Amino acid sequence: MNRFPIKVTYGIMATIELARHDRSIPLQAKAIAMRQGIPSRFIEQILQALKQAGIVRSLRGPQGGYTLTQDPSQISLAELVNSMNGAEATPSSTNGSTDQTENRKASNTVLSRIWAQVQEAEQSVLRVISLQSLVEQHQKLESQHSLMYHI
Amino acid sequence: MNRFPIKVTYGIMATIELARHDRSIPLQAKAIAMRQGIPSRFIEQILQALKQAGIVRSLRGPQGGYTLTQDPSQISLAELVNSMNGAEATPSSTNGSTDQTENRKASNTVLSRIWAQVQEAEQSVLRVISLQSLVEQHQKLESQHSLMYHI
DNA sequence: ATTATTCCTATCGATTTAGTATGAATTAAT
DNA sequence: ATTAATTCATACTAAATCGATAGGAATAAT
Repeated sequence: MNRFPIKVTYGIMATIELARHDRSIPLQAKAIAMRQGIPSRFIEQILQALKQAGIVRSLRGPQGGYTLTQDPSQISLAELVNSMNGAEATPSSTNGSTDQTENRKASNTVLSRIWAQVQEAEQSVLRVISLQSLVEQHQKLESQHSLMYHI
Repeated sequence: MNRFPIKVTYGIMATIELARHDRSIPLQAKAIAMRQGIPSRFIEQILQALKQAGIVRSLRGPQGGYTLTQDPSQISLAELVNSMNGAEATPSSTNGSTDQTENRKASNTVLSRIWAQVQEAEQSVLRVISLQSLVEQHQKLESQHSLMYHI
């Protein structure tokens, strides 16, 4: 089961569509939404995030749409995932009351270190997976599945 | 920053307290809550999850409380984290409507595989960290901090 | 019997997630 | 120039999840 946040999921789906599409011709948000079964107004928002991260560029007006800025082999999953999580506002630390006991402070430090290790492990998995490889897997699955109906 | 769910965070804190405590004498939920600054009714729930997972045993009534079932060196962080996430009800697949396009099915499969890799990376980090090592780090941090006030 | 504790289950408020809605800005095509 | 197709910006909303709190039943030491 895929438990990435839906924004991440949709964002990756969108880039897969863009990678499969002629890179010299913009692909519209609506077309992406249709092909992957995503609400089209929602995918627009996600494409904005991808644009902010420099992963796609956009063209307005009729015949407008989105294109990848780089070759799919140069785009790592880490970039994709981070660009869609990254919109997290800094907690702003409105609560400056850091009046924790020494005991609890120590626990927090220990937990933060472990969290960092977990994060790094995740990133190192995502860094070595390219959008290109996702597209290849995707193609393979589609052709396998279409074969099933010909037996 | 530690971004484990608070249940996981508190659960680990609780087991650190239990590991630091004489293992032949039960430690009360209230005492754990006090020492780590956790709402005591909340830590009770979390201790239930740890009990279900077989990580702690409990004793009711006066002088009751919780003890670890194993030596801290035998308890991995993976066990702890999983026991507190594991309460996830199966989505029961009430929605049998799996009327997705082939395209989308392929995307879902690709994404699920990656998710599995990410999960495995996380688990492999957590499996090699023992509760014992957490306690040691915790002790070290406390003594370092207390030294700071003597300079 | 009394009291201290765990255990069970329900409820609740706040936050986050997932999605809609409205409309302005931009631009290609006519 | 006008129109139509598109992105862009912002606000709103419904539902789920998170982080607790609440009430009381069960158990056991004294």
